[in-house]
Amino acid sequence: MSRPERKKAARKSPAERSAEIADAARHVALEQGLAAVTLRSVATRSDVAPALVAHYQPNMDALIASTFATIVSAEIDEVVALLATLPGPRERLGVLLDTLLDGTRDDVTVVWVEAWALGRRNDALAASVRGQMDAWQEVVQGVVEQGAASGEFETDDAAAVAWQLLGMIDGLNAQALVRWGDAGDRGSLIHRAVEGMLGLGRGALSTAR
Amino acid sequence: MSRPERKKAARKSPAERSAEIADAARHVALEQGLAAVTLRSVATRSDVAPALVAHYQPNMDALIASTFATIVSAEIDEVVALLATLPGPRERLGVLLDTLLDGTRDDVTVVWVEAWALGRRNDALAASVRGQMDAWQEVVQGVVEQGAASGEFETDDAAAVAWQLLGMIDGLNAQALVRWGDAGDRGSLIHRAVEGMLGLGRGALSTAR
DNA sequence: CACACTATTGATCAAGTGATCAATAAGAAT
DNA sequence: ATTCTTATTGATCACTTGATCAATAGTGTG
Repeated sequence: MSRPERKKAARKSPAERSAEIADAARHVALEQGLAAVTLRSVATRSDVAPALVAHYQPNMDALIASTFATIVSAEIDEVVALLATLPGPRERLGVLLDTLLDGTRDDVTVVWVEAWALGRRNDALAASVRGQMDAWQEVVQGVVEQGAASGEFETDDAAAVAWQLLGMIDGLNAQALVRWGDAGDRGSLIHRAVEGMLGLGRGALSTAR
Repeated sequence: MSRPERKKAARKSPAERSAEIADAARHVALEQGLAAVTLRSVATRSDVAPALVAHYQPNMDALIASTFATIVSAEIDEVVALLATLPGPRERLGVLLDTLLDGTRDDVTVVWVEAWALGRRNDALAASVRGQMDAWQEVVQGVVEQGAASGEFETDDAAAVAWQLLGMIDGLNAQALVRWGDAGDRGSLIHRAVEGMLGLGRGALSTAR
């Protein structure tokens, strides 16, 4: 008896409608993955005809790409804000690792994994992926450089360390996505690993908090 | 002028034809990714009508899953054989890292990444992925345990270390896939990281070779 | 040689995708 | 109140996907 009847969408300003559609795409991506961001799924979610979604976007590849960018950059902003509240590089790095590996962002991890895969057939998305990876790298590199400057971290290539850290984080998260059975604690051992990379004593990151 | 004319496939034994189709699927997956393993692409590749591919497989999900398993388990066997030629755990671990991160297996990495993504909508594939991850983990855990037994590695949870290592490796490879521009050397820093995880001195893994 | 078995195929279906466009109607402007 | 602008839509197309099945044609057997 509950029919998803849709009379006709109220007329709204292009800016507002466009924002609504982008938001619907964001929700679909977080709930069902980037691959589920389709002309019709986004239309249904924003309670609008499929043609209207197409009307407000150059094409679906672009909507998928921008949806990815929106989701990831929001996460970056969130983490950056969190790091800003911490006193020093050691605390920042420790919290960075713990936060990104705490398992509460699996929806974003799914988006990442699907973006890697879909990016091979969607150039706009591939560009977005590279852009957001660079953005993340910049954040992490910043923390590493602070540590190197203060003498707490021992490294001569903060950029490489940042890439390495991101790769490790992404991999562990992607893995946990599949291994959901006994995922357990990603991120307990990683402290040791990172301490090794940066010439820190055992526990330097864990006890920092 | 060059028409891909196909008269009619020679009649072969079911076993042989089935193997041919599986092989065609393997090639398609390695060359264009798992997502390209489609009824028609595999049929074309094995020079056979699409219906025949369907005839020899319960469904495409199953073919994709078995193709994934074939590719990954072949890689595992290959690496296991390589490791068997080395004298001790330290050499084995070093070579393991270097081999998996040398960038010569990007085709397999693509298959992994797409498997993670497609596995969310293909249960058979998801099961295959978990199975192959377990197989990899077993191999790595074996090496770690050897090192722990001989006192070279310092750890009380070889299983967790193995998972951690695999996550790091997968992440770095997946990242390099996108970042192909300046991928450079994945795997130089990882030695330090792993040394940190296992309580080894700096360079213990690198100089082992 | 004739026959039975079965590997192989062409044709066809339903489902889902992105995309286009003329037609409609809501809301603003006069 | 009437006109005009344009946000919104239904209908429809082309394409790709997995899947089914009756019909065809090799191949070995009796």
